[in-house]
Amino acid sequence: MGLAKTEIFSDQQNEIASFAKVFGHPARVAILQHLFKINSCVCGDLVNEIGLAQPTISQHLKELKLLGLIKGSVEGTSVCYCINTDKWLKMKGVLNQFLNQDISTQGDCC
Amino acid sequence: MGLAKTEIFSDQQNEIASFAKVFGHPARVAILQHLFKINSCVCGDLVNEIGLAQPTISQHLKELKLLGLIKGSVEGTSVCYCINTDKWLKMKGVLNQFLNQDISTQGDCC
DNA sequence: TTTATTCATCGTAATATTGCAATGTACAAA
DNA sequence: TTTGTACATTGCAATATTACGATGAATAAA
Repeated sequence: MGLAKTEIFSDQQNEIASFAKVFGHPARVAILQHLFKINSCVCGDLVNEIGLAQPTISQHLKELKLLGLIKGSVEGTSVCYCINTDKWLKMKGVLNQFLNQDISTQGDCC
Repeated sequence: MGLAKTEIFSDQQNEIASFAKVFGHPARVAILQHLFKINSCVCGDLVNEIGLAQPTISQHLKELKLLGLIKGSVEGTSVCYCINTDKWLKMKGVLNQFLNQDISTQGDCC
């Protein structure tokens, strides 16, 4: 199949999975880290920065954009990308809630 | 290809991606949430709980185990699973560092 | 207008993922 | 020993993902 049965899970579970999946690839992690590092738009040098072919980078950017984590704007011949702060914070909230589930009540039992 | 070029990324980037990938599927999110919810080992009822076929659940459990997020122990005919607290905390640290990158310095620029 | 640059899209190949039926394995109960 | 239960593994089909060459579209420079 290769097709996740999303309909049997809650919206929350699917949302967590979607956010996690998007940086479940090192190239997208690297892209996001670079955007934070330079702390502004990145216009053009992502292909050199990451080290994958241009169509590959373009595809990863598309996925990040589709989820809303980054925004792009055309700037002459190049395109500038930056973090979408609102969405990033939303994601942070969703994932932190998942990561911070209470594990203090007891120790491992097996 | 379908094969990520992990060798061109840092260990840290690959680690973030690995952790994220493992709960980039709603079934694994549901499994982990259930383990937290009952706050002890789960022995057997995961198939009923999640709603996927037994081999499918078994496969997802295997991936969670491979990364070390859960531990399993044989208990008679059934097998009990629980969260591996140490690994979970480690993952939390790694992912929080990624999620908490500084976004305060400036607003969106495109 | 021609040329160069930048990026997106298309097409394709290789591999991974998801899901399940069938089957195997290990243990417990009868 | 036989039967049943619980789970893992195997094998397979369908789909998704990753990567890149080739090409297209848009703009800037010459």
